[in-house]
Amino acid sequence: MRNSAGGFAGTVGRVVSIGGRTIQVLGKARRILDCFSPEQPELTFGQLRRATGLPPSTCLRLLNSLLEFGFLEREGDRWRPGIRLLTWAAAAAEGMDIGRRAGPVLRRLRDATGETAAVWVQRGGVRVSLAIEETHHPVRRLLSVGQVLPLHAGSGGKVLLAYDEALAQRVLSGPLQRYTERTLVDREAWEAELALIRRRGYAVSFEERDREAASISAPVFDAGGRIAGAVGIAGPSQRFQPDRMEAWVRSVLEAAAELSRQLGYRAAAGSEQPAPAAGGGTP
Amino acid sequence: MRNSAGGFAGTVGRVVSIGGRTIQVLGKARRILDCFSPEQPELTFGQLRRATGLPPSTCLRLLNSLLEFGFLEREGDRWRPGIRLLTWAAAAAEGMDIGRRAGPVLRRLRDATGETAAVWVQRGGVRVSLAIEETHHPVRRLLSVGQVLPLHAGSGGKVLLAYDEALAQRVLSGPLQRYTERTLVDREAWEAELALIRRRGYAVSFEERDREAASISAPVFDAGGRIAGAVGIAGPSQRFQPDRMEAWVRSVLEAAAELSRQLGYRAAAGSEQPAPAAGGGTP
DNA sequence: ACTGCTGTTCCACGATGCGGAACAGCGCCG
DNA sequence: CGGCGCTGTTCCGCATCGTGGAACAGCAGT
Repeated sequence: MRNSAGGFAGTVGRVVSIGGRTIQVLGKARRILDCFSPEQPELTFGQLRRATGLPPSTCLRLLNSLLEFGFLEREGDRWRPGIRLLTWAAAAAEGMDIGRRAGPVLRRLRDATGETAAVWVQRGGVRVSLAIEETHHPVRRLLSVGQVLPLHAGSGGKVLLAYDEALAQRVLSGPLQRYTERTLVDREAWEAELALIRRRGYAVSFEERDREAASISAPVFDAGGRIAGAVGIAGPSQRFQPDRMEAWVRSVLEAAAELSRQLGYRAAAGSEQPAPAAGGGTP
Repeated sequence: MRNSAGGFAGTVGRVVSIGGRTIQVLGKARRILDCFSPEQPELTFGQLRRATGLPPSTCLRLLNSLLEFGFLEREGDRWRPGIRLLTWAAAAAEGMDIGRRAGPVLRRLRDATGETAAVWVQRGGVRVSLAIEETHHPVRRLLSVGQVLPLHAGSGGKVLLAYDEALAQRVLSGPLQRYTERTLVDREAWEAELALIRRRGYAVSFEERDREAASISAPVFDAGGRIAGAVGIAGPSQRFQPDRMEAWVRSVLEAAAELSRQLGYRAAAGSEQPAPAAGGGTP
């Protein structure tokens, strides 16, 4: 449990393969890889052994094998993910329609607003940033590609919930970690918030997850009318002032519409904002 | 063989674990993941089976297991690397000193020159881009993080060879693929080129790998005086004109010196350019 | 209907990875 | 100095786990 959102919790442990068994050693390999995070990118054997709960010999054999095959690297007594993962990750991002298309759209959004622009997708009950274009403002780095964040805090997460009823049900019925005073944790508040997001076609977050950050996000839909991800901007909350919001919201909505269009989504005729049935139905 | 440089060829197949055996299924898993590339980010079962040479049942079991654990994703009959790899890759980049420090230095280099700035490291006989800051020029994307390129073409590769004698020996004694008319393939030309690079402290490439691209790179040294990577700029060759080169070379050398300093390297006293003994000896 | 291709399931076999136990190297503390 | 607790590492016999051949299903093109 090192990622700030608790990892890809939704898929951990459940083995649901249809026909044959799953290869268990791959699960152990993943448990090892999941110990690493941008905050803890290097770990010792002991830390890994304790974090995974594997017997020493098994853990070491696994580590050596992962090392051999480039999943891990080793420097003295510190282990870290191997550089090969960068190459595979590049293919992963490229393999998703929304990831492949994100670059130019995000750059335009970043240049129009001046803020960091990002695309988020949902996986296993959390959201992951698929692409980022950073602001030119000289501030600390807020976001990075591959970052795992919760769905229940921040505009990107809220958008992903607002347009996926089953997901919202699942996520919001569990306990919701409170990150700041503004984090939404109350069930009724959520109902209202998600309805508002669906009505407006975008979400705003003001210090829900990070006490100093704000963001605006809008949904991206695929050819089937289902939500494929969220696109938005984020930055220091003091820059998200009322006088700018209207223009920024428009820019975010344009970026979302453009991405949706590229994914083959046909917006409902006569409507400016994409607003298909919540829950993923076809409009 | 899908990556333009033929993958991490140097480490494929050799099993050199000291004590126990290595877990072979992880090698098969890697063979599968290695089939994907930014150019071919989605593959069918049949393509994977042929590319890996695995028996159908073994291949499918592996694919299902990799799917189960998030290494892969599946959409209909297309398989692709899983988004989880992005998260691991972020930790991988963060885990390397040079990767962790690269961001601000690259941004400065990019802003000083206007061209795309990148950090390269060597792994298994090829080079991999660890970090990129893209130019603001509206041109096609030349480089991306995690990209695998050959060592024997392009300024970044040449720098990595020039300051690692053993590596140069190994790489240059094999066959060298010719990418353009300017690709260096002659043994004697290489001797001269590497000597020149060491004398100057930087390397220049003009359409050696890509008929329309040029680049300038300089070595980054770690605390032990060994080469840790290369930092440089790349762009359309028509922008790399003589009148700009002097200033750009200076910017690249400054970026390299700054990164080396951050890694704990102490430049030889009285020398402007870092120039330790070639081959990785302590200065 | 036949052929060739996809992707999938089944199953008995035995190689392969398992993990307990014992070991080695080090720093700490009494 | 000797003992203790902690690292990381090696060993080895057992049975578990992954293996891959074979057979199947679904489909497209002759």
